[in-house]
Amino acid sequence: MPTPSMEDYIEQIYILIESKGYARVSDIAEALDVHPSSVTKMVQKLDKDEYLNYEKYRGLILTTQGKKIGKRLVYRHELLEQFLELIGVEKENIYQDVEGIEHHLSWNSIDRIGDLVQYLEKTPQAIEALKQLHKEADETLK
Amino acid sequence: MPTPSMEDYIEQIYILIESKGYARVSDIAEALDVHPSSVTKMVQKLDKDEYLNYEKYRGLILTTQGKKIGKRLVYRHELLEQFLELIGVEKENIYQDVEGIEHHLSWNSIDRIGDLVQYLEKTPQAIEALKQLHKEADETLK
DNA sequence: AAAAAATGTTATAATCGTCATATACTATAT
DNA sequence: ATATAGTATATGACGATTATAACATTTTTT
Repeated sequence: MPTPSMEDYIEQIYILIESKGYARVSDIAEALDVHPSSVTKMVQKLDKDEYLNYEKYRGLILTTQGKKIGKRLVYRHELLEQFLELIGVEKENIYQDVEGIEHHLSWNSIDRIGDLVQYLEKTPQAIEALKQLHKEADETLK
Repeated sequence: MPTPSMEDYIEQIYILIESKGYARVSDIAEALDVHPSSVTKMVQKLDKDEYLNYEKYRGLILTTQGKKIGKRLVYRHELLEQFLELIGVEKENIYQDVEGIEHHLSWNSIDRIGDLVQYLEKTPQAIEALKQLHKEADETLK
């Protein structure tokens, strides 16, 4: 099992490869806002654990395992963003919150949140009701 | 701002004091499943940061700050448990998931989840719809 | 009140992920 | 082909948390 930090790297590497075809150390460092030296170290670990194959100075590719996991991690991330957005969390909190919680939810919870998102998307009245509750709570504060 | 680990301690100490009137090092250690020496160290830090007053070998009490924060942390924990339960997450995953995510959600997200829980409690059809979606997903797997 | 048991503390070390610095390698431009 | 700029690595350190083991204090038992 990858640690939370390893998951961050795998997820980001997957996204980079999807979008631009490769993932260099410096791309990863920039995307995750860490130092290149940290990337090198982590990438070596991910190679050892067979999430990717890494040739130093040359590049890296995800293994079958790595790709499979990366894909799920990206799905999970997007689902959670969608969820928080639907229930009315402010944009500026969403990214950080998802970043924090994504590594700590069982797939069971993710699946149930998936259903919930599906429900909320199909049920505009629900969203309306939530907005109403939010407004009421705000007024009470005055 | 307390770190996640500090929050765990404050929350647990608050619960212990609520339920049995005091919180000894060994109680805290048992509740959090860490060694007593770790508790001592953390409690010293929490004393330094004024979440509690600690006299070695004798005991500790929460400061006004500590109590206030403890209360919010317990509320947050219970809300998240309630949320996961309502959407149908299995009992055996709930505790650990909440333990993992509670420290990583903004109060904005917590408030919106609070509204959502209120909505779900008032709207049994929503729960029914979720159960239905869950069942369908299960059947698709067959 | 002394001995034994229980509880709490300290010192030291390990782990994880990070950064900083110095060094090594690669690619580009001339 | 060489110099240079850009990129990657190795090494060592640190901050946060935990554990181990030795030690100190308090409580209980006799």
